[in-house]
Amino acid sequence: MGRTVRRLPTAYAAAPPTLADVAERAGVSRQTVSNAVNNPELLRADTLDRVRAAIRDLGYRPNRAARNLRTRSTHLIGMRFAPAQEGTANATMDRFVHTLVEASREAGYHVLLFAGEADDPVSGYGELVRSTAVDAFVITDTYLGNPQATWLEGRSVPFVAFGRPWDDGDGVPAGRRHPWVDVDGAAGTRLATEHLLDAGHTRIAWVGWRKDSVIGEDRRAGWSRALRSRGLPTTGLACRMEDTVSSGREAAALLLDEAAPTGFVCASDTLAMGVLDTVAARGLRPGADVAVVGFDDSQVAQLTPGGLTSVRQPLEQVAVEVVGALEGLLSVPRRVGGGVLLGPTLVVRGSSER
Amino acid sequence: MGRTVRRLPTAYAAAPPTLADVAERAGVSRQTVSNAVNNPELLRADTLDRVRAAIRDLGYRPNRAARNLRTRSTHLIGMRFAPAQEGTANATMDRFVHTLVEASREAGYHVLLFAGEADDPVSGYGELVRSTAVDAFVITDTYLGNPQATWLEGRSVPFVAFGRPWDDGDGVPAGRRHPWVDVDGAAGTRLATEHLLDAGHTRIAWVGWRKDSVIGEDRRAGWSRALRSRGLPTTGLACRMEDTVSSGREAAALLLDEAAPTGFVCASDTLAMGVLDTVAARGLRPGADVAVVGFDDSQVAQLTPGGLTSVRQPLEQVAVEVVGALEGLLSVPRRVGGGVLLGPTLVVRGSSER
DNA sequence: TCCTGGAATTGGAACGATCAAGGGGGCGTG
DNA sequence: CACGCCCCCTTGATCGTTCCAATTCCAGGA
Repeated sequence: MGRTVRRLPTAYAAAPPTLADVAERAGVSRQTVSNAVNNPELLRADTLDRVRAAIRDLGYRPNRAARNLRTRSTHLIGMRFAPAQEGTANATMDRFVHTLVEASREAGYHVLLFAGEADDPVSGYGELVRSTAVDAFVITDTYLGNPQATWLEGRSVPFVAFGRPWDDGDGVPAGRRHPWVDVDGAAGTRLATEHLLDAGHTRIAWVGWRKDSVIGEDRRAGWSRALRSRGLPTTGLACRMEDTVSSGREAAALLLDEAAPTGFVCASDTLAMGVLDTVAARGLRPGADVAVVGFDDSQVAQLTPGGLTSVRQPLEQVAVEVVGALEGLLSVPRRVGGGVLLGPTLVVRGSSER
Repeated sequence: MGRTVRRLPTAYAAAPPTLADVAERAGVSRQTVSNAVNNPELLRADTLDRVRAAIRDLGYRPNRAARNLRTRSTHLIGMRFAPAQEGTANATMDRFVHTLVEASREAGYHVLLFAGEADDPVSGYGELVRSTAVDAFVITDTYLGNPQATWLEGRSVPFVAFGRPWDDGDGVPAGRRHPWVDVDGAAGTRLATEHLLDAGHTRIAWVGWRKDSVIGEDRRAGWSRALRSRGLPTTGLACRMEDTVSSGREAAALLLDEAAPTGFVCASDTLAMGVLDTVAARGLRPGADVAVVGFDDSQVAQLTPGGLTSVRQPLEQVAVEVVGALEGLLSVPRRVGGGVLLGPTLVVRGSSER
C-alpha cells in the first residue's frame, strides 16, 4: 500500500515521488494520475483538481526513463557538436544552439550534444539510434555531399538539416527529400551589393572562397546578379581564396592594383577583416574611400574599430524553423519534408558608410 | 519464444534488437547477456565470445530507457546553456562545450542542454532533477552569489562548477564544499603585466570592470601584485568601467591624459579593443609606442589587424577537469569535492610587440 | 560415494510509466 | 423496472533492462 523505502544507489537526493504516490494521496488509481498529466480532458473537473493538488504538493514529475521505455520516445534531439574553428570569425553555433535549446523546450524537447570521430562525419549517430537515446537529429554541417543525411535517411531516422542538400541541384531524386532550413546566402550578398550600389559605388569587387565551395558560389551569385541587373561588369572583379585574414589582405591588394574597386563584398567577416587591413595600409579610409561588407555579423564585425558592415543570418529564426520541422516530423502523420529558405539582413556599420 | 512483432509508434526505424534476442541467438539467458555487457569477468571465456558474437551480429545496443529506469541513472550531464552576449568578445562557451562533450563521451556520458527563464538563475534545474533526467549538472556562471550551487547543494544534487565559490572568501562554511574548477585570473593578468615589464614598460595601466565584479577584482589583483613586486606604483593607473568597447576607449583617453602609461592590461578583449582604438586615434602605434594586452583570446584578438596580445584560458583543460570531478562525484564513495585552479597562458601578438 | 564450495549461469521480480481492456454508476429510454 | 449507453475510472499487462536469490556445474577432499 504505502511506498516502500528504497535504497539509493549513491545516497544523493531523496527518491522523487512516483505516480503511485500521487495516486494514493489523491485517492485515485495510477492511470488516472497518468491521464491527469497527459489527457486532462478525460477527467472530471473535480478529480482533475484533486490530482493536480496532489501533484503540486508532492512536487511530482513523471520519471523520464519509465516514460521513455513505455512510449519508445525520449523527447531528446541529438546534435553533433563541432567547435568553431579558431582564427575564423564565425561564432554562429552559439546563437543557433541557444535558440534551438529554447525552442526545443517550448516543444517539450531537450537537446543532447554528442561528439564523433573528427574524420568520420557519420560516427556517433549509430550508437544513439540503436540505444534509442534520441528521437531525432539536427544536422548542421551540410556543405559537402552530406553523408549524415544519406546515412540517416537510409535508416529512416528522423532529422532536420540546417543547410540545403546541395549536391543534386534542382532535380532532387526521390527518397532524398528530407526537411531542411537554410539561409539564402545569395540574397544576403545581393543585399550587400545593392547597399553599395545605392551608395553610389559602381566598381564592386567580390572576395570569396574557392570554387569547390557550393555555399561560396551561392554567395558569389548574389553579388554578380546584383551587378548584372544594373548592367555593371563583374569581370576582373572577383577573387577566390582560403578563408583567412591574410587571404583577404592579398585579395584586396590584388584587386585594388588591377581593377581599382571602391567597394568590396566578402564571403566572410574573416576575409573582410583582411580587406579592411589592406585598405587601411594604403591610406584609404574604410567607409569614406572604400566600402567593405562582410558576412556573418560576427563579434569581430561588431567590435572592430569603426565597425564592419555585415550580412547577418537569422539564426534564431533558423532554429525555430528547425524545431517546427522536427515537430511536424515527429507527430503522427509523416509529412514528407520540404525546405525553408530564410532571408538574411544587412547590419550597416562604419566600414560602408560615413 | 521468438520475438513478437511490434507495432511502431511512428513507423520509422525497425525495432532494435533486445537483450532477449541476443540471448536466444547465443543460447544463453538474458542475465548472461547483461553480464557480458556490464561484468564480462563473470563469464567463462567461451561463453563471452559466443555472446559477443551474437551482439555484434545483431548490432545490439542496450536500450537506454530501460537501463536508466532500472539503474536510476541516465549517464546524462545537464548544462544550462546561456548565449554569449552580443557585442562582447567572449566566445568562451564554444570551446568549453566542445571539450566537455568530448571528455564526457570518453567517460560514458552525454551532455544535455537546457534553457531556463532569463531572470531566474535556478529555473530549469528542478524539472530535470525531479524527472531524473540527468545524473549531474555542470554550472558555468558562478560569478555572483551563485544561487544554482546553493540550490543544488540543498537538494544534494551532484554538480561541478566552472568557477570558484567567491562569495565567502577563505573560510568556506561546511556544507559549501562542492567541487569546482577555475582559471586563475590573477595569474593571467600577472603574466600579462610581467610580459610588459620585461619589454621595458614601467607605467602600466589597468582597464577593468566595476568594483562589484569579483572576477574583475581578482584579475586586477594580478596586475597590481606584479607592479608592486617590482616596486612600481599603481595609483592613478587603474580605471574601472562597463565591459564595452566605448568604455575601453574612454578609459584609455582618460589614462593617457592623466597618467601617460605606455602599457595597458585589460580585463577583457572588448575593453582592449576600445583601448587600441584610442591609441590609434592619437597617432600612437600599438606595440611600438603603447602596448595593449586583452583577456580571453577571443576571435577578435586573433583577427584584428596586427593582432591583440591576450590571456588565454585553458578551457579544454577546464572541461577535462570538470568531467574528472564529475566522475569522482558519481562513483560510489562520495568524495567531498575540493577545487582545481588552472593557470592561463599568454598569447603574444602585435599589440604588445613589434 | 558423498559432500563441500566456489564459479558460472538462470529465472523471477522490480524499476515507473503507459496501453488496452474491463468495470461501475448515473441517466435516458422503451 | 430492465436495458443499454456513455462517462469516468480502475485493473492487469507490458516496455527492456538490472538486481537478487536460487540453481547448476565441476573439481577436490573426506
